[in-house]
Amino acid sequence: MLLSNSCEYGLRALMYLSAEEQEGYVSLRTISKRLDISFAFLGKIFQILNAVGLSTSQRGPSGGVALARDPATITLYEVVVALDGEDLFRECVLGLPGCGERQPCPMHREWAQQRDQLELLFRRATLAETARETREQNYRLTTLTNEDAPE
Amino acid sequence: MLLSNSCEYGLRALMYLSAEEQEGYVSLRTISKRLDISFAFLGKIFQILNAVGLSTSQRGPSGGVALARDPATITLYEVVVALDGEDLFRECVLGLPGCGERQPCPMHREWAQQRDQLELLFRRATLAETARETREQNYRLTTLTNEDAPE
DNA sequence: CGCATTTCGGATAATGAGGTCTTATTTTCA
DNA sequence: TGAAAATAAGACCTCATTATCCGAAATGCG
Repeated sequence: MLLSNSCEYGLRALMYLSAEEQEGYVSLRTISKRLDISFAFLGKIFQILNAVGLSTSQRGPSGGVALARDPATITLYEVVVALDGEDLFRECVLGLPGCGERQPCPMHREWAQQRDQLELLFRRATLAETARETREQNYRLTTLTNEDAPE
Repeated sequence: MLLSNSCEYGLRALMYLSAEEQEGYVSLRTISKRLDISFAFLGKIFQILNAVGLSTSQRGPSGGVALARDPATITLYEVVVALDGEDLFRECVLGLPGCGERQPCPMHREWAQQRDQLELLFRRATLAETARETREQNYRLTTLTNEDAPE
């Protein structure tokens, strides 16, 4: 698996927040229901996202979570690193510590190139751009296969 | 992590076997020592590799494991699929089941392209080619950082 | 104030990957 | 035939991730 469950959940949740373009806070309960992610686990994930300053939260009625910064400035790379660390974009594909130009493993050159492209993919993508495309193209963030008609 | 520990170990072990170009069988003990991989765990991994027909084994003195086929016909892709399955090359980066052209997630198009490149990287590389480069360029398969002088 | 709503945070459980240990089985060779 | 060498295979342990549960703390509102 490329990304951990936590990271997949976190990305989807922030994309959802961004695509909603709703003023104020969105409750974890709402996100949990809409994206079919465990409520309690989502709480844990947002504790991390809050801690690194990607989101903020508000307790009490009409509380919830919200993006802490302009979504145009938040890259998916930031989110991945916050939740999974940067190993994916740094480590040897064979797990050899210290693998690099000086002491390369057999896959180093090709993997390093692939790794950089992967990093670029996540660095280029912002929450704002992702949200725009999601709204325009009706991309889905949920696990449901039927069209989710607004009630 | 892109590949599981098992998969990293399996790839390194098969690359080692191929690069050794030794007639007959190589004992797990030898591979374990040379690559600094747990002996018992390596045994488990070769049970899988034997089962799928990538390697064969022989018990008793002068026994061990060996490649079951011409290394020029064994791709790294085969090894990865045997040990980690093909999810990495098939699944949605956000973990959404059924994500595809029909019901894409926001990252689908870019990820699908990246995923295909990744698959190609592993499909193009054969054990024979990897072994040749490893011998010629003195690539390393071990975790040690000092040059391993032949005794 | 008092109550409902909501996140916070610690404790706890479940799961699977990673790793170890032990015994059985096969093979070679003296 | 017996001992040694080697893989096979099942049982078991460990740990991080994933997930759940519950009480505490904060917030808004009548």
